[in-house]
Amino acid sequence: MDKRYDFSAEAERALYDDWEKRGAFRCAGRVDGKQPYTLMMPPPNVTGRLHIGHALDNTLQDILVRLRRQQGYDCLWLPGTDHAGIATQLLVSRQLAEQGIAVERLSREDFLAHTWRWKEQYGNIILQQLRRLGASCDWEKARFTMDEGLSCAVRRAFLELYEQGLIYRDERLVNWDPQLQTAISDLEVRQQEERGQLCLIDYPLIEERGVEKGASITIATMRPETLFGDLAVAVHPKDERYRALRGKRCLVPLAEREVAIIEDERVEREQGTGALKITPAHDFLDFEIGKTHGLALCSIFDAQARLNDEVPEAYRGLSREQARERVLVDLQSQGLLREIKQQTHSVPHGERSGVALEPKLTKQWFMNMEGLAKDALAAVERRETILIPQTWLNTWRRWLENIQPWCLSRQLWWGHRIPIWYTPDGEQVAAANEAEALQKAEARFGKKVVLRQDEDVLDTWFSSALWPFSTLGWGNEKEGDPNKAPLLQRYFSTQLLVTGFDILFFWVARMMMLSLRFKNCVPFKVVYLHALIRDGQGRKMSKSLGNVVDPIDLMDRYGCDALRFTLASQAVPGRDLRLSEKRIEGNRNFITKLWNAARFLEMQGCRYDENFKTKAVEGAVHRWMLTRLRALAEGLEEDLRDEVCLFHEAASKLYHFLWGVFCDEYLETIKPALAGKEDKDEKARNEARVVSAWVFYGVVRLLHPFVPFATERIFQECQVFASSKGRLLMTEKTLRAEDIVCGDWDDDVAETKWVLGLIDKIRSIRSDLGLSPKATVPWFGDVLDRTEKRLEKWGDVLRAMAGVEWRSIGEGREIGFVYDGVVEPKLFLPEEVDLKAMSVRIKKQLDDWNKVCKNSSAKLDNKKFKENAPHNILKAEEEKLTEAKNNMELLSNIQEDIKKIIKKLL
RNA sequence: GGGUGCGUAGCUCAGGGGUAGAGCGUUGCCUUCACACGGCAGAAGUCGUUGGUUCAAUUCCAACCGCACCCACCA
Repeated sequence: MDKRYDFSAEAERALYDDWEKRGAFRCAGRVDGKQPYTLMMPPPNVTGRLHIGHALDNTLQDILVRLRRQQGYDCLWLPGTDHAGIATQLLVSRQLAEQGIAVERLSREDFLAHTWRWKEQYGNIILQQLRRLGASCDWEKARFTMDEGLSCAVRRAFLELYEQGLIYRDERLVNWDPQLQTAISDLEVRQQEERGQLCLIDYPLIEERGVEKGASITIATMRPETLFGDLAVAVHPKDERYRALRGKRCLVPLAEREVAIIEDERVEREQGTGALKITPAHDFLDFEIGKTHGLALCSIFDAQARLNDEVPEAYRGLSREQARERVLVDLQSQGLLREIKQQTHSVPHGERSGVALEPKLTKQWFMNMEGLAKDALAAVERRETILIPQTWLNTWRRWLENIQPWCLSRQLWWGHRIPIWYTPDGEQVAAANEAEALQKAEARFGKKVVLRQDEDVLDTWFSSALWPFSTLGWGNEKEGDPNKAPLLQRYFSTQLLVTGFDILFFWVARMMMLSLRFKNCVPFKVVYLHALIRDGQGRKMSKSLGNVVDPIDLMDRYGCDALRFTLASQAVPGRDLRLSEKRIEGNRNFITKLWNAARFLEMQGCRYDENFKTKAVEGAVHRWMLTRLRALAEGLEEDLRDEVCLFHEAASKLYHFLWGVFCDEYLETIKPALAGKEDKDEKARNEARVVSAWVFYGVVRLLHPFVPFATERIFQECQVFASSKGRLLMTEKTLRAEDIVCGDWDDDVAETKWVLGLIDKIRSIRSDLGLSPKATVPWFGDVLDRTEKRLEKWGDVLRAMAGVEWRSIGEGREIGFVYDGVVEPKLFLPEEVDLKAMSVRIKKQLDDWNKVCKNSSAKLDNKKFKENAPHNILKAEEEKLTEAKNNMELLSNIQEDIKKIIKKLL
C-alpha cells in the first residue's frame, strides 16, 4: 500500500468506472428470491449543475442503497433528469440570444429542435457529476421526464383525469408573470417585503339627494394605477362612517367612470380608510367580491403588464411603474390625492423571474385537488407513509386541508403539450395525438373538422408527480393496461424518498396524490426530508451572497469520501446544517486514519481468514473488542432502518469506533502481542493477527456505504484482504451483529476495561508529575492477589501504554494513587518530578469527591428519595457514597505521602 | 395573524429525567519504526430567562425573551 492515501479525482474515477463496468449497480431483476428495494432519485433539472443540496440528497440515498445491497436486497435506485420547463426554456433562449438568434422569430418547432439539441449536448453533465459523488444508481434505467415513454404516461394520466372531470379549463385569476408571460402556480409565488406608498384618494360622490355638493369618499390603495379597472367601491355593512353613503354612487377619477358604493363583509374596517376600491380583474379579493355583486371584469394590462386600450389614451402603453407615477401626478393636480403614507407591504414575486406578479384573468387548465388531497392526507394519517422528521405532519395537514385548484398550464413551448384539440367552434377534443383527435372529432361531429391543438404545456411538476411509477413503465405505451410493465410489478412501490423539505408540496404531496389515484397505493413508505444547507455563518447559500460552495471543488480538495462523511454526520433530521470546511478537513483526516490503520495491519502480517470463528477467541482484549464490534453493528442496524434514518448517529458511531476504540485502544493494546518474537508468544501473536484482521474487515464493510472509495481501495490493495483479491467490496455482505458470536465474556470485558482505565489513570498522573513519556517507571504496591495477577498478566501492555513496570515490592521515594477503590499502587519517583502539580491535583480530586459525598449523603438522607427512587438508582447512590468515602481516605493518605516527601526534600 | 424549529464549552453542533458530550480551536508534553492529516495529558459550560410537575429537571410542562423558517393577509 502507498504511504499516503490518494484523494484525487482520477483515483476515485477509476474505482467508480470499475464498479460500473462490472454492473455492480444494476438491479438483479426477478432472480434468486431477493426482496426488492426501490429508491427513486429526485430528478435534478436537466440544466442543473451539482450543488451541495444534491450532494446531501444523493449521499444519503447512496448510503442506504449500498447498505441494503450489502444486506442482500435486490436494489433499484433509479436516476434521471427533469425537463424543468421554465428553467430550460429561459436558459436556451438566453443562449440563442447570445448567438444572435431572436427567440421571438423562431417557430415553436425550431425552438424545440434547438432545445433538444442543447439537451443532448449538456443534459448529461449532472449525471456525470452524480457519478463523481459515488452515487450507485442503476444508470441503464435512467429516465428523462420528456422521453417518449414518460411523455406517453403524462398524456394518459392527463386524459384520464380529464375524462373524470378532475382536469378542466376555466377562466380565472391566476398569478401571471409579466416577464415570462406565463401563468404560474401558487407555490411558485414568493412574497417579498417592499417599501411602498399607501395613497389616500378621493373619489367624488355623484350628486343626488342626500349627498352634499363636492363630497367624496376616500379610498386607500397601494396600487393607484389600477383605478382604471375599478368597478365599485366597497365598505363594510356595519361601518357607521359610511352609513349615509349606502346605495350612492361615486366617480372613479381619471377613468371618469361612475361606480356604485357597495357593501360587503369581507371589507376590513380597520384597514386603510375602510373604503376599498374594487378592481375585479386585478386583485384576488376584489375578484371574489365582484363575483358576489355581479360586477363585470375590466382588464387594463396586457401580457407584459403594460396599460392596454381600456384606459384613457394618455396612459396607454405605460408600464405599471410609469402609470403609477403618472396617475399620482394627475390626481395631485386635480386635488384628489389626499395623502401619501410610506408603508412596507409584501408583494408577490415570481420565483423564477424575480419580477412582481400580476393577478391576471386568463383561460387556464386546472386540476381539482380536493379529493386527491383528502386521500393523501388519510394515507399519512394511517401511517402508510411516514414522514421523517415527524414534525412535518402538521404542515402536511394544513396544506392538504386548504388546498386550491392547481393551475396546470404554462404559456411555454418546452414541456408536455396539452393533449387537447379545439374545433373552430371551441369544442374540446381530448386525444393522445392529432390523428386520434381528428378521428374522434369526425366520429363525434359526423364530419371532418379542422382542429387546433392547445398551445400550452403542462407545469413541469405534473410529470414529476408521476415519477415513481411512470419511470417503471406505467403508461409508457399508448394502449393496454398501464400496470402490466414488468419493472413496475417488481419494484413498485418504493421504500423511501429522500428529498429536501422545500419541495414537500411541489413534488412529494403530488406524487402521493397521483400515485394513490393511479396505483391505488402510496408511492413510498418513508419520506425523509432533509434540511437546508447553510454556509459556515448560517446564511442561506445564494449566488448573490457569493457563499455557494461547489461540491465538486470540495471533492477535488478533500476527496469524495470526506465530503460524504461530513454530510452524513451533519444530517440531523429537521435541522439545517452548516457546512464548514474545517469539518470536511477533519473527516479527510479520518479517511487517512483508516488508511493508516490498514497499512499497520498489513505490515503486522494480519490477514483476514474467512474460516475464523469468533467464538474460539481466548484473549480478553480480543473478546472485549468483538463485544464492542457487535454493539457497533447492532447500533448501526438500528440507526439505519428506513423509518429511523439517523445518519449522524451512525456516522458518529463509526468515527469513534474506528478512531477511538479500534486504533487508540485496541491496536495499541495488541501491539506488544503483535511484536512478540519468541516462540512462546506465537499463539498470542497469531490470535492478535487474525482477530484484528477479522474486526477490521467488519469495520471496512460497515464503513463502506459512507466512504465507498477509500474502503474499496483498501479492500483491493491491502494485503490483509489478499484472500479476497478481485472481488468488489460493494458486493460483499455487510457485517451483521448476529455474525459475531460471543461467549460468556463478561469477566474478560470487565477486565479489559479495568486495564484501560488503569492506563488512563497512570498516564494522567505521569503527565501531572511531568515524567518523561519515554521513561519506564517502576511501581509496586500492596494489592490484592487477584489484582497482582492481573498486573502481571497485562505487564507488557502496561509497559507499552503506560510506561510502568510492576515490581512486587519496593521502597524509596514513591507516591501512591487511587484506582478502582481497591488498588493503591505506588510509583517510584525520579528526582525531577513536579510534586506541586501533583499536590494540586490531589486537592482538586479531594474537593470533587467531597462534593459527590455531600451530594449523595443529602440524597440518601432524603426520606422521599428513599421512598420513591427506583432500586437501581438507590443502590447506585449508595455505592457512589461508599466509593467517594473510600477514595477520600486514600487520597488523604497520598496527601500525607506527598507532605512527607516534601519534608524530606527540605 | 396561524404554524414549525432553535437558544448546550471560544466556534459549529450532538444528546437527553438520575453528577454534561463531539469536532474544530486552545494549553502542556511527545518528530516512539501505521498515522504530525499523528499520539498522550489538560483547561474550558449556574445546558436563554422565570415559574411549575417530580425524591430528582439541562432534559417534561407553561409563560416570557431572543433567532430562524413556513403559510395566510396586508386597502
